[in-house]
Amino acid sequence: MELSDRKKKILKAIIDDYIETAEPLGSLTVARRYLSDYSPATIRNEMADLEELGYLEKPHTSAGRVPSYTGYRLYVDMLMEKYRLTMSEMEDLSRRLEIKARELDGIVRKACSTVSALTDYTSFVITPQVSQLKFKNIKLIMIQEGLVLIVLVATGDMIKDRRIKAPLDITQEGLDRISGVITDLFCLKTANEIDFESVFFVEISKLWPELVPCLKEFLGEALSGSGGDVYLDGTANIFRYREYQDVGRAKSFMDFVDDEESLKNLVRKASQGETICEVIIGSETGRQDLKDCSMVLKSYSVSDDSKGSIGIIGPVRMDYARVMSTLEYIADAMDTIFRRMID
Amino acid sequence: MELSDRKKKILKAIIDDYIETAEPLGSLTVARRYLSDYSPATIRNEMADLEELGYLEKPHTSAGRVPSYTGYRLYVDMLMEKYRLTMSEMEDLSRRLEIKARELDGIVRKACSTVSALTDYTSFVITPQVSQLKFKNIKLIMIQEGLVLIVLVATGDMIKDRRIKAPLDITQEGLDRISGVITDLFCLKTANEIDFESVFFVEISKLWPELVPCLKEFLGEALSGSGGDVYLDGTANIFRYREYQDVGRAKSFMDFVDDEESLKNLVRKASQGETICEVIIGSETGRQDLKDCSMVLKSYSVSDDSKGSIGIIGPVRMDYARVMSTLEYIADAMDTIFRRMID
DNA sequence: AATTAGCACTCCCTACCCCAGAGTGCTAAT
DNA sequence: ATTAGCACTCTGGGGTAGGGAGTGCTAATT
Repeated sequence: MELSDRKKKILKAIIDDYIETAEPLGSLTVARRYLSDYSPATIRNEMADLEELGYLEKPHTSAGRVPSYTGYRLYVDMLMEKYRLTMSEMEDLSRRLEIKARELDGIVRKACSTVSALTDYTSFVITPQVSQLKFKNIKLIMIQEGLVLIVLVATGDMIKDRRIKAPLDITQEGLDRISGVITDLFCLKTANEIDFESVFFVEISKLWPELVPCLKEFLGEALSGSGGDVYLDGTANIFRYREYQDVGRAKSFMDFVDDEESLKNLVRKASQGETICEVIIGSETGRQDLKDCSMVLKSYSVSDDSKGSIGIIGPVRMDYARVMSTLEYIADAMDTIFRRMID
Repeated sequence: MELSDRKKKILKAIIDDYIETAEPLGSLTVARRYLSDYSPATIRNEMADLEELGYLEKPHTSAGRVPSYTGYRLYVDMLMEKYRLTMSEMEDLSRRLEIKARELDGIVRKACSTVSALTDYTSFVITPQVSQLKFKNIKLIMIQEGLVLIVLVATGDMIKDRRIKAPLDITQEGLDRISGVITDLFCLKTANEIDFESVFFVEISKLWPELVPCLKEFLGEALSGSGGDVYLDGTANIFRYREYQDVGRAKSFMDFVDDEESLKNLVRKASQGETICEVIIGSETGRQDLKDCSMVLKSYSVSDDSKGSIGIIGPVRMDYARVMSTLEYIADAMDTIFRRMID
């Protein structure tokens, strides 16, 4: 059933206002503040209808009305005006995101802190998770007499390293030869396709017995996948909002956010959409302890095949429009930064 | 002035109890619960003295007494019994700390989460900060046609990397030669001792013009130092304690903990001691917003010259004995893990 | 038929008060 | 030097009253 225009206007007004003030709205206030064309009584009747339809709720008999989760859902999907970042906001954002260090880690942290600073909510980033990497290249580097660093490059240009003792008589040239052969042998193989039985390794083991077992272990671990790291920022922001003046709620929020695994699970379950922001409102999270929270997620790509998520989590009464455009802008900025990194 | 034995006993009893219950203690309770040899009246008199001396405080006229900061200080320095981890606690701890991935990052995260899980306070780790690194070794690795990965090893065996486009006709052997020469030229130099004017670079620039400027920038950044990363865990633990049922306090705690810089500053200022735990009680932090918190810090070493800090932060009423021995044990465990990593 | 005015009713929130309980400090007795 | 006795103080919880905001219903108006 389609809502009348007037109902939509009223619902939008209530949600807009509630997002700002966290105060239940009465018919009088709505009329005065937003819709002076209609009398309070008219609005009162409409509000009763909207409650009937499940878009509004009454905290108690004689309070005003408050949006319900379905109300917010309708709002996000249809009612809300898309927020456009102003010029100065975009500049501010770009300035904050300017990174000197060109490390993935640093960029991600910065993006995270930028989002929380700009939205005043708690932000998080989850780095792309890769479950099975392929071998790309290996390099043995002499870092001092008898000590060698093994550097592995895997698909997605992930870098892993490990130290190992080496025979004293080995030279960098020798290491380079070994590196070359291993790279040729293993190129583009996964951990369990790798085979250490060739003649080459038998030979090597005579000169340098530690190498093969160490390599075996290292490659096994390094190629088994990684990522899925969680970064958080602005957890204290939750206290800005009335609904979390209550210690119990604040605690359950913190408990959730503190636990990387549960956050990762939730995000993984939710983030299907590619281009647009995912919005999860209140109990849509499916978790009892998060029924007072909403999340907004956006995915970003480090490379074609590896995607991470950036998002915010805050009260259900959230400035969705603003958050969504901020996240879209940031994710876009991250995408271009990462693309440039490969250039 | 030296306290009498009886005064010490009473003070210790009060602090021990207060740490557990967070409830002001009256003379009657002290007598009944800890010191039935003396009558409440005697204890009352002694408590009045202890208040006079500044070790106890009264929240109000007719409440019991509560330890003051100087009281806690005395307790930590002289009164408290050193806590010894039980066998099963040590086992639990070692089990949690068992790491599959042998990456610095992973170990540190794990140590952090272990501490907060075991102490029920908020824990943090700050990785060693190195302000000026020296060049040790460089290696150019072909990761695909026309794309090269530069891997730098610096003092402390820090690894940094960057991608760069390369001429299509270059081979891995060519890269190995270049790597060798650069390593010889720059070995053990700092960023500003490095000189790109030699004939070698002039020659190289003809074949591969992007390399020199890219290297310049990369080495500049990579050798300028790094570390000082902050990891946090168990922030939600603060809600376990009565004194943080108050939203205002919880907020200022979170605000502090959220801000990596302020945490780093405070830790840097405090952590001088090498062998033993540093304890900072209440206003000793010198920050108004942290006057209800205490910190305990312990340093750990990744290598001889680079030390990080691990610690916890919680209410002033903290189980110092337990926290200190946990931290000492963990720091010790980390030291041996890192030592083994080099072996 | 849709809108509006009027009005009685409901419920929360705050302020206020009162009192029991716990602990103190002082004095006098042991 | 220690202890018993006692009057005094202060907090925190429970109970209560009244103002305020908002509702739903009915009747009047457009």
